[in-house]
Amino acid sequence: MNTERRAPLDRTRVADTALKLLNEVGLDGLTLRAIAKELDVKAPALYWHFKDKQALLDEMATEMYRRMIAGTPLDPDDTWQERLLRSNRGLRTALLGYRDGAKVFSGSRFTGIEHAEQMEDNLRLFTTAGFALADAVRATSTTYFYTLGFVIEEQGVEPVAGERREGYDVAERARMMADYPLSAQAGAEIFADYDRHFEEGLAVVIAGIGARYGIG
Amino acid sequence: MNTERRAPLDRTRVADTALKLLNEVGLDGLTLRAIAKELDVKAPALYWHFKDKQALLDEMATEMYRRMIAGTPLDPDDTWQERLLRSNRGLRTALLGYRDGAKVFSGSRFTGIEHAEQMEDNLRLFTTAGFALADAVRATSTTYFYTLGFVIEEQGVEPVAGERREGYDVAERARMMADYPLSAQAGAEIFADYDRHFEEGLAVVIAGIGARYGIG
DNA sequence: GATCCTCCTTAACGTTGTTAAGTTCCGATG
DNA sequence: CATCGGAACTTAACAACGTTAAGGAGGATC
Repeated sequence: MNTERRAPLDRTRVADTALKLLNEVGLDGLTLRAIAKELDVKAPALYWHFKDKQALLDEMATEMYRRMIAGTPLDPDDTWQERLLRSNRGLRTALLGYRDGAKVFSGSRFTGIEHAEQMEDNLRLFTTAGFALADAVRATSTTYFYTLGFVIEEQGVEPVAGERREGYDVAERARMMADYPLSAQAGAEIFADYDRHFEEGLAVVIAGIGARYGIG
Repeated sequence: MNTERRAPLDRTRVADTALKLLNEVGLDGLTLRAIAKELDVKAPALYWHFKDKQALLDEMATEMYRRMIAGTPLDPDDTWQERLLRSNRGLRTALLGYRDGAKVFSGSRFTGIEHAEQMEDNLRLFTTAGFALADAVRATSTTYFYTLGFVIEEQGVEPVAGERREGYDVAERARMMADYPLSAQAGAEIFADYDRHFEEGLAVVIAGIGARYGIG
């Protein structure tokens, strides 16, 4: 008889396991029963640690953010441009690290205020660089919105790197759009080379911040 | 005995009704049974017109786009800046017109190629203004990503204009973030006055496009 | 040794998307 | 005119889902 007792769960271990599972089954397949099975537990046990599924998703988003921070070392001597580049590249990489990562992230709220530390750091860097606080918020927010929108669209086409969702064949799209030559030709520019296009758009936003707030 | 026969459904009427219902119950409450009841029909009847729920959501997104086009008259003599302003304001307004509008929109794909007409028009305007086609795509896409990200975050806080989701009290947030003065102060700049902030960010992106592609 | 709290299980509920099978009605065809 | 056939539904049912209620095992506490 096996009387070994499993160590009790905690929120972090549940969220970690759920994140791992998310990559295998996607957001639709991420059921409480599946998560519980992975933890060798029955589904209602999760309700001891989370008040409902959304609370678990919130913890997952928070954990995603923690890992992004950990995986994105920031240099205090960054210029504001470098900071925006680094942190938004880091954000995109973090979101792409999970199937439907952007959807999970954008549909949830942080469980604590840990993110305030990074926020404070960024705002300090921007104000020190000469931004008014309100402008610093606009600059970082606008860049964040761009990155979020980009990754949501990106993962809509490629749920996970290299694995393309059906109905996005560029050649067939061009055929259907024969009457719209520019749009047809644009297909290649829209549905390929996301890395380069992300960089391009990010550069545009950063250039706009410099131009708009007169800080170069 | 009432022998009057209801006119048979079609995809458009279903999508219209579903959109109206979306505003009342939100995406979570938008069940096939509820939609069917609104149409005076049983849920499985919808499967005659749509292969599954996602197909209905796709049609809803397409209809949202159609209404955006209809509600956003475009001037052929627009400068590219005016065009970006107009079309992205129109997009935001359209998405805000429905509860969870941005989520529905970003989670779906168009059912036809009607959107190609507007796309073609935009790309033509941009290339005529001196943009290379690839740059035109980058410019419009980057702006689109910004708008989409913005509205997703906006509707995460205010599902419908004036109705604020719980857990977003600015004063309490400031109290929690007492140790992070800039972040605490930034709250007012983050969670209020979305109209103005959208305009500000949009101006930033447009300025960036001008700066980056040397077309002013 | 009784009591309490933590952490989990068993059982169940109502809802959901979806499928299978059958029904009704209309228009075309013999 | 009768009959067929497809279009547009209904009825019934299914498995799966999030969630709740009730209870049980095990260790800590008095």
